[in-house]
Amino acid sequence: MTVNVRFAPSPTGVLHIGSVRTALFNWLYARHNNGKFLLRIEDTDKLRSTDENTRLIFKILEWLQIDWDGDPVIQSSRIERHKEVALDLISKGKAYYCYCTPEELASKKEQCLKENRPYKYDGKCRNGNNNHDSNIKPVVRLKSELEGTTTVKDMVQGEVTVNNSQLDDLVLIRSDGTPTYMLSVVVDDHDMNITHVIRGDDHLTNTFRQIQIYKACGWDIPKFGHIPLIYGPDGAKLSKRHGAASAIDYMQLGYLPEAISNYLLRLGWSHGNDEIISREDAIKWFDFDNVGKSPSRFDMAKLQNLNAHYIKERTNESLLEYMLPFLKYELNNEVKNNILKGMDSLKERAKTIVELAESASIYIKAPEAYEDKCSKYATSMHLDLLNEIVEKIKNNEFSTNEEDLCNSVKEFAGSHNIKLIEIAQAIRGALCGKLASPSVFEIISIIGKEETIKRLESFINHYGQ
RNA sequence: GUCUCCUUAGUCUAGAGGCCUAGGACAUCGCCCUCUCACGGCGACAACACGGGUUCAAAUCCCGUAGGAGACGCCA
Repeated sequence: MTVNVRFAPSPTGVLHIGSVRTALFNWLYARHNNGKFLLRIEDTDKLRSTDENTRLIFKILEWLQIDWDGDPVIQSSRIERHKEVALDLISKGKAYYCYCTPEELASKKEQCLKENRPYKYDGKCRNGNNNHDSNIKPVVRLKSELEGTTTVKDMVQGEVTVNNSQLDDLVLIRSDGTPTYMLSVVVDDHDMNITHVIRGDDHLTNTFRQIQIYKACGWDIPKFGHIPLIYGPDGAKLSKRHGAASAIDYMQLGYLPEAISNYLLRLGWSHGNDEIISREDAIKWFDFDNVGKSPSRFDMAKLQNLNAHYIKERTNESLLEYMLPFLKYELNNEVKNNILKGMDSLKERAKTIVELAESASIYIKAPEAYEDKCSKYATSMHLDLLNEIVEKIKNNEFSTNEEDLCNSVKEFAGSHNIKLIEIAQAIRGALCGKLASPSVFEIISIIGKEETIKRLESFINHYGQ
């Protein structure tokens, strides 16, 4: 079976996370079937399209390792071809010039609504009555079927049938001479030899209109797969209000591409009870039999869980590299090395790269402030104990080897009849400025004797007055 | 309003008439581990929208009802 699919975003806004899933499903379907995944930028709305948005589309697809075959097709470059098809339809009597004004049409539509019957364009122009004001620039309309039904055998939705009486004479060419989306998509999909149109199910009802264009042109109709939309946690359209809606947001929030694509894959598609799915398996398993029909809601918590999983799977080196742009500081090699040493412990605590970068700050600099809670472990008793510990570290009674130090401090606590937690938390507050971190003994073993003494003394001074 | 689609726990889902006392995952809660926070391990809570049929048997098939979504542009 030949499979050519396309992803056809329009650069009129930032790429929505739902569109990313559409891209992913297209890509997986192509790769699964050894087909081609083509990219088309639908920039015919010149007013709202921006180069920046186009650039971001490329960037996000590359980030997610969704690679496309051949050069992207820029839809605006194909306008002449679209017009040519419309003109051809006119010459064949399948389309016509319409001189009705938008106002006339609007009132007609209103009337239809009032009378509770489907709106169908049935203006006089359709029948060749061209008694019109010569000042009016016409649009080109498709002469759609008046009777019968149109059926789509959708790969996701199954067989869907609509009465042709529901379909209006859609505009193919606007009065300013530019082709509409409906025309452009059909012509481009045909010219690009697209065999499977996979897109959001907000296009399902458009499909019936587009099929009429295919038929009028006498072209083969591709197969369609309309995947359900993604909504926010409240069931409304996913937007900024829910935290993030655009793909670029998730990039900046510190989500890994493999987590995003695993999450998106499982939203609306499943393979038994599998949750963690590699790219390789995704390609092997992906099919439309397992795509659900019902819309799904975006669940940030599950994404985070997946992200935490993939953070743990990454090597320490790749995580360090990945987190560098999230850091506010330039790091020297010593610091980088320390972060690398502590990474095993840091990475099992982080849900996002942003969190990881934040937690790594303990290896970058001494705390600039102490959380309020730290004062609980800064009583005179705690400070006395810390003083003793500082002394013991200074004169090498306590080594800064993780295991040795742990044993020494445990012994020290025992001899003072104090629970280890009292000392550990005091040290933690001094080293990190907060009461949650990896093992304090690990941190000391990494930052070393001098830095440890410096941080402990600062803490003692801060609370000592 | 018209047309089309959807409906299993808070969320994502498994389920193709008997394998269902409805499975898994996230979230939540509890216990264990433990220098804190996490990780990890164990466990708990929690769902077939409703009403009728068909059938020996229905989450699964049919019909209604309710709820939700999408489309109805000279936007894409």
